[in-house]
Amino acid sequence: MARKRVTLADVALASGVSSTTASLVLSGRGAELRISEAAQQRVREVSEALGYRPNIVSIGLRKGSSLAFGFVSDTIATSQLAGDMIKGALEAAHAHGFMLFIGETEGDAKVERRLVNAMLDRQVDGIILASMFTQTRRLPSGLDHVPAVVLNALPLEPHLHIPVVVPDELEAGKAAARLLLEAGHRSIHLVGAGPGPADTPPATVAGRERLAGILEVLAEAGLTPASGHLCPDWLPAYGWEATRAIIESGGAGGAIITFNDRLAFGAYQAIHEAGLSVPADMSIISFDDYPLADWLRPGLTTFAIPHYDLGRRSVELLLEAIAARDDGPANPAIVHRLPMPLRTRGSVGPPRG
Amino acid sequence: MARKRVTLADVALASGVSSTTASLVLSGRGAELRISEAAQQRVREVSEALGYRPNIVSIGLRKGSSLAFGFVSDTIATSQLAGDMIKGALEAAHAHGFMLFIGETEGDAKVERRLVNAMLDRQVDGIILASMFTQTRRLPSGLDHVPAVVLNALPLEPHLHIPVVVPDELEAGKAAARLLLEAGHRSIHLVGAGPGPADTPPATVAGRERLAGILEVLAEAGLTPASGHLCPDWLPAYGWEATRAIIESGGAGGAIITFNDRLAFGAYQAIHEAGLSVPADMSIISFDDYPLADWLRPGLTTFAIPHYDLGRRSVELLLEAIAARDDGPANPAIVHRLPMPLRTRGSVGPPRG
DNA sequence: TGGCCATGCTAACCCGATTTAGCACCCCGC
DNA sequence: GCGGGGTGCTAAATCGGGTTAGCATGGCCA
Repeated sequence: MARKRVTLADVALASGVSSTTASLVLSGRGAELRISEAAQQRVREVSEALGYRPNIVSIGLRKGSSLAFGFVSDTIATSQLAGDMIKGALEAAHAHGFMLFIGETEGDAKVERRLVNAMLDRQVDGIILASMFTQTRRLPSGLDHVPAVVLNALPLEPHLHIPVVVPDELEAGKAAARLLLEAGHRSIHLVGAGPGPADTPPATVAGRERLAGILEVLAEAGLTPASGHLCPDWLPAYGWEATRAIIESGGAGGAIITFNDRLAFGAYQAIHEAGLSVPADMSIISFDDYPLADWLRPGLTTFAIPHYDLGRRSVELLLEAIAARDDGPANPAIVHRLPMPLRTRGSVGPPRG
Repeated sequence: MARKRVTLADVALASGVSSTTASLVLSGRGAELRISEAAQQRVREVSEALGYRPNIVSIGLRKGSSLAFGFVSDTIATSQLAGDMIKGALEAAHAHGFMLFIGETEGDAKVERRLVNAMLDRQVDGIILASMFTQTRRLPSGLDHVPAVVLNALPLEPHLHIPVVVPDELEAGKAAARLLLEAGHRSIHLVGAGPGPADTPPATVAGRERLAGILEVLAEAGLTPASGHLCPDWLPAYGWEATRAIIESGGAGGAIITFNDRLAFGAYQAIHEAGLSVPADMSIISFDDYPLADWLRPGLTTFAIPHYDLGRRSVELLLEAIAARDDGPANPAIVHRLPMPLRTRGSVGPPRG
């Protein structure tokens, strides 16, 4: 174990040049600094033969950069979706030679501070503050010295140089309502929020914005929701409960907008248990695009959270900030809203009768 | 942006001592090296006041370590489960002051090599090679210089110093069969593999071992499976199909072992569509403990893959290897099998009639 | 008065790269 | 034969810490 790595000095020695020369050649500045073609050739061959790889830690010390970003999330284990966000960030980072440090805070601001510090101690070139749960948040200190991006959350006090990347929930809410209206529905029930604009779970921007979009489009059509069901949590059991209530009060034949796919799953269960079927008796449209949505029978029509794109975009913003650091001004604190693509499956049909 | 960080030299200057002294004091070797209590006090106060934090990149250069591990996975976005594995690794690492670099290979050996190299270039103190898909694998080169662990996969050519961490699938298979036998079942159908010991999907150790465990216990009871259904993939649609076949050939009243929870989901759908119910008409037991298992009605009884523990254990093995590096011998290439805990929900009952 | 020891600290080198400043050599022209 | 300029390379500083070897000072004892 631990046979020593080949260093630049080894390459230089074996090529009969100074390490300065070796460095210049290998960084492509050989011609510029007038190193003879013969010497360049030799250095490159020796480097290749010895399997030389530069020590990035050393470069990091010299340049104050580490070719790494920090990705700090409140949770990474809730769902596949978090994984997709990381995947997007990872691929964008790797494509530019950057690595990603991952950290999980579980929503604890103290843990977050510790992680951000640990990453700054490792000279990361940027930090992504991601959220899966919480949708509005405070920012930790220490982010003045390094590019940062807030991902899938809105900062309570917007920071001058920290851009934000979020899904366009408002637009998706509008699209959901439009889609049901176009299918001919007039009786539209909401499960997870509503019926009023203030009936939204606390601390989730997603709920508030989806609801606002839905209500706006319904209002344009001269409608209000047939009913609204605020749930303690967006889990199948509550979707089941709310849907039973809808059916018992004669809502069958209409449509349901569930505020996420787990609620929709509960809705399917209630509809099937009542001897009804989707979409013949009830149409359902939802948000998130959990893997589940594709497994249900019929498949669930839903607006996907663009997790992969969110992750990618956040890294790209860091890269832009780095590129701009030297000359241009820093990132403006723009809120980037990424579209939520519709996954059309089989859960929406015309109203019954 | 980028006001300079406080360095050790800054602290030394402000305390009126040399940086050597400051270093000794802050690393706790002050008393040992006979620095006066007054000087120590001063250094500590100044350090605190200036908010000094040591630059880990610098320490890494000197010591050849980076207080970071690499976590290279074939995929991190398949499911929540991958996230749990990372979470376990993350928590164990953070508890010991280590960070985690994450990488995703998508099963491509070339990408894996690149990632492993990129991590070695950053002087990681250990590497975890994790799998979600593939269950047997080759090892990349370059792992002779640094502690490594294989996670959730079996190496094709066991390496002398690389331990392996996997779930104990064989034991879980046995326990599943035992549980159904104890509930009184004699007619046991397999969905996902079987009926013979060779009827297993290629390249999955999980399938082979679960099956072996099941067959062993059934054989001890003088039984063979009532039927076996090898599926192209372990997805709901195939579970649905196989279960329909079981019901059509008069299997209702018996029990099903599905080889994972997604197959079980399909089985539930088929059973409900046939107007039957779980567990009155059919008992189901499964493996994985997807979140789904808890959402089904009734809840699915299943053996959980101990993802969190797997992640934790792999980091602990790296820490042990580091601790042993100086004196003791390297890690032996032991295969660590972690138990798969049973999640008892409502899907298993006595046979009908 | 000189030697010895304890006390309290620091100079200087090291890790592995990048980068600045500059040196030695040769050729050419006057 | 001496200055000027181009060519080809290198010494040395630097990043921010850790570490080794050793240097002043003062007190005590013979």
